[in-house]
Amino acid sequence: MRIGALSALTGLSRDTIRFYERQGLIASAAATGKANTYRHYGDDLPERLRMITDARSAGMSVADLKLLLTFMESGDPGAININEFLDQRISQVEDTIRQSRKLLKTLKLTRAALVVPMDAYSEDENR
Amino acid sequence: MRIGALSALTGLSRDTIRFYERQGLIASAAATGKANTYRHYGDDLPERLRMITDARSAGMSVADLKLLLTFMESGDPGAININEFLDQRISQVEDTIRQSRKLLKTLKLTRAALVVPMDAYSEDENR
DNA sequence: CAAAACAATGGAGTGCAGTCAATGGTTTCG
DNA sequence: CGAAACCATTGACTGCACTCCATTGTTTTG
Repeated sequence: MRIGALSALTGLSRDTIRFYERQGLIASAAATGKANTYRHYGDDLPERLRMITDARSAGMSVADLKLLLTFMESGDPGAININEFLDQRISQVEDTIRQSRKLLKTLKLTRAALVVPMDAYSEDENR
Repeated sequence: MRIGALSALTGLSRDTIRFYERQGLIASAAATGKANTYRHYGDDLPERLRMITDARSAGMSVADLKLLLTFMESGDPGAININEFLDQRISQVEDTIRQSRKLLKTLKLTRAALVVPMDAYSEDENR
């Protein structure tokens, strides 16, 4: 598929997709048959981009994501210590989860303190 | 306490603390008695800053954090719809948790696939 | 009290992750 | 075919969240 379709499927802008490609998170093939100018993406790209956006919103940087994806595909750790790298990412994500839960608790308490008075108010209004 | 002590307690740089103060996330009092120039922070500030860093690493922006903290203190929703605001923040954090868990699974699987061959390798080396 | 340590301010600079705009090709469709 | 829709590239630009620097003032301490 071409970039517009992929953009529609994933909700990412064309620019963001091209940006991820420049950063090496995804790859495209030159379209065959036609003039060699449009990017062509395989059917696995939507899923791959969903994995990327998940990882991004879990706090993983584009650079780290590239290391991870490269390794997941080639099995080649490149210049880094892959065990150490993975362990660090894992505890980083575990921290994110821990801290998100704490924040969630605070947000829900704050919201709960709000529900009762607001309900009472709207009941008043309907009387 | 002064900014240096607070910095040591929280692990945040002085600059970051002053930045958060400029953004209205925290407040300081002018020191009493001495020349009116150093910030003085109350004993609740370490805890407050820990809450702030938690929220930050859960993906909440400084601007949103300011809205939240202001409301939590004054009970005044200001110009925003506080119910809607809280609901949006809550589902945003829930998303972060969901996506973090997905990423965590991927990371752990990747790491698990690594453990066995590496163990075998180090056993080889010790033989 | 002098030096060292600490702090304030203002403003410039950095890194990250996109986002936008201009210009010019390519496809598709009525 | 020709207009509309789609795509490419380059490079500048933006917003966020800090971070650094230079200068100047304050406190602490040996």
